[in-house]
Amino acid sequence: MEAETATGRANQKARTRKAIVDACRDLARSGAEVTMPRVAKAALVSEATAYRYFPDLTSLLREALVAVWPGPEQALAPVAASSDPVERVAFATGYLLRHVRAHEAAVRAMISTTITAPARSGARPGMRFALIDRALAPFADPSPGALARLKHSLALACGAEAFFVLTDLCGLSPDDAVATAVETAATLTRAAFAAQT
Amino acid sequence: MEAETATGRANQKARTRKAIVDACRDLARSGAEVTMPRVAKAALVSEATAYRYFPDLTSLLREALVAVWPGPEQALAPVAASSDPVERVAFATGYLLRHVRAHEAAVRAMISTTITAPARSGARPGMRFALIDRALAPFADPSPGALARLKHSLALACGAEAFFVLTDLCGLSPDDAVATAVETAATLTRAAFAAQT
DNA sequence: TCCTTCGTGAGAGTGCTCTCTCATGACGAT
DNA sequence: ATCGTCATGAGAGAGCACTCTCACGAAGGA
Repeated sequence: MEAETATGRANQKARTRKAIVDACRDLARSGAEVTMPRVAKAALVSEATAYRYFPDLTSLLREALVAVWPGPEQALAPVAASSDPVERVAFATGYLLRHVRAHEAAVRAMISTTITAPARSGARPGMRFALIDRALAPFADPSPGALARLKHSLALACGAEAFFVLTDLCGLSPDDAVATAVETAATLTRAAFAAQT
Repeated sequence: MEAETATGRANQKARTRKAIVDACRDLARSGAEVTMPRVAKAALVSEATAYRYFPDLTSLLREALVAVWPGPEQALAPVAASSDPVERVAFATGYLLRHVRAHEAAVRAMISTTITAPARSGARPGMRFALIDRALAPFADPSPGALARLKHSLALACGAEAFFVLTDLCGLSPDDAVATAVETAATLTRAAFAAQT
């Protein structure tokens, strides 16, 4: 308490914010259902205060998930040396989907609240885009616009929705779902780069 | 009322059920937000009665959407003569996504309630599977298991989630979203059938 | 030291999903 | 015509995502 007495008020706010995010992160990691009342209770904070710091549950979940998120460069470190777009994309997809799986309940809650309020979708982390961009960064456009189209296609396979479609609707096990999404992303990438060599 | 006086009680139930489904269908088509209280009010029925006929909103939406659904054979009639799997799948995908778009609010509501309760996902219509199966029915497995894998992959591109990912997250217009999903489905199909000719 | 500011808590309120109970009233069977 | 069954309505109630108001109390500036 002796170091930064600069603005006790600001420190207090920072502490409160951190407590909320931490509680949310812990809940998300525990697999329990993540709701605003639960987070607030775990953070020893009133629900009203939680809403003062985050306009909605999505924003809070976003911050909590991003806090655990290593970032695209670190995530793709194992394939940093690879110059094979298929390998890089496949790895990125597997990485993201395992992350989704590890925070399944939280991601489900986020989709549930944003799907009915598309305007709020901007509050979603958009990790897939950073990951896809990074995975494809070293490569030039095989043909004009092909890379942009590929990225859009990959957004369908490399995302939380893909995981839930494969598990909930197709009835796949989590492992099989990840494998299927990875294979799909690889196929799309292969096709995009094979089209015009 | 003279034809089937068989069981007035049964008729009454059928009428009530129809009123609920019709109200739900009209709401869904109008683009308005579909909620149980709204449907009940529009059907001149109490909310409790609506829940007596349908255990949850998803089941009701499912029945209302299926009622408008022409069925896979009729939907694919325009490409019935085609023996090109790519063309057939592309058409099916476009067809489904336009259907989703026409009932966007209803489909969003359905996803929102099922995403947090995966166990209830069985209540979803699963139109994509019927459509994909029908589109690929004429074709033999290019290689062992390839067709099954392709169907799983297509579930990612040929579904409501794909449409919402492309519009909400990628920021595409509805038209562009449909086009992108169609192209993605086509690419996946092409790849599956080209792998082993 | 006083006093203003501002972070916070508590609670009500809206609308939603869904469950349960109780009363009513119309219908079919006798 | 009467009686019992059963479809229905009305309402409470739990839990959720929010929104808003009001009052408390501590931190900071004068």
